[in-house]
Amino acid sequence: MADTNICPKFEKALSILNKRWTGLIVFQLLNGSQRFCHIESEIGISGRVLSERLKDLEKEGIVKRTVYDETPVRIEYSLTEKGLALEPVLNAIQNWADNWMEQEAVN
Amino acid sequence: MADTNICPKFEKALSILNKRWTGLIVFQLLNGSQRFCHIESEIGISGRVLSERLKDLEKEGIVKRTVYDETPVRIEYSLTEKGLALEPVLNAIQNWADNWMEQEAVN
DNA sequence: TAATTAACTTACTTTATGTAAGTAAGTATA
DNA sequence: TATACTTACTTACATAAAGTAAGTTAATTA
Repeated sequence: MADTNICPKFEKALSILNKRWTGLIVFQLLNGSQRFCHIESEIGISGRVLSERLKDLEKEGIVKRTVYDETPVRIEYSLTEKGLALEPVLNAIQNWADNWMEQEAVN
Repeated sequence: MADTNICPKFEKALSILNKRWTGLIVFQLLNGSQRFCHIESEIGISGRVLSERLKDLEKEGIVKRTVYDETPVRIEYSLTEKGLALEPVLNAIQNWADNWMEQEAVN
């Protein structure tokens, strides 16, 4: 990316949020801690990309991966404080969608 | 994309906003009407993709393309009412970035 | 006349995503 | 015991999206 005049924090934030699936994953996790397969089927993402995204989001401190040492192990993903702080962003999008998106068939 | 339980308007909105560059383009146009080359150099996007995105955003009714019939012609891009309504979304992201993003080198 | 600018488009390369199958560990079912 | 199934992934390969660089058209300036 070339040099810009835009606030680097803002730009960094957008580079995370602009990635495909990130918004939906965070939105989904706002409902609470969830397992890999559950997120996968709820939002219709492929396992390959979900795995990748969750790692990215973990690295960014937005998502937390917790291993419950039962048998068999249970692994759950949840939002950190930083991740929860994205709720107003998602709400703003929801609000915009309600006011401006036409109800139409998706394809 | 597979079936989900998520509000279709919200999902549609995310499918637009989640696309690379969309956020930055809208953010840039919040400063007012601008020409192609200006947007291109300000946000560091390639002409190829900018052209594509502006067409998408126009189709979605978020951006308006105006041709001023001078010589040489001047073409300007601006936000529609629907596009301007995205300001709270960008503000929410800016706010989150200010509170949670660490200042660090962008590679 | 040559060089420059704006607004793109085209051709080609690289990166991201999708699809499908595979793996490892454990569970349930016949 | 053997077969099938579940979870949480990973791997290999195919397709789609984005980046890079050069080209186009029309007009302007040096």
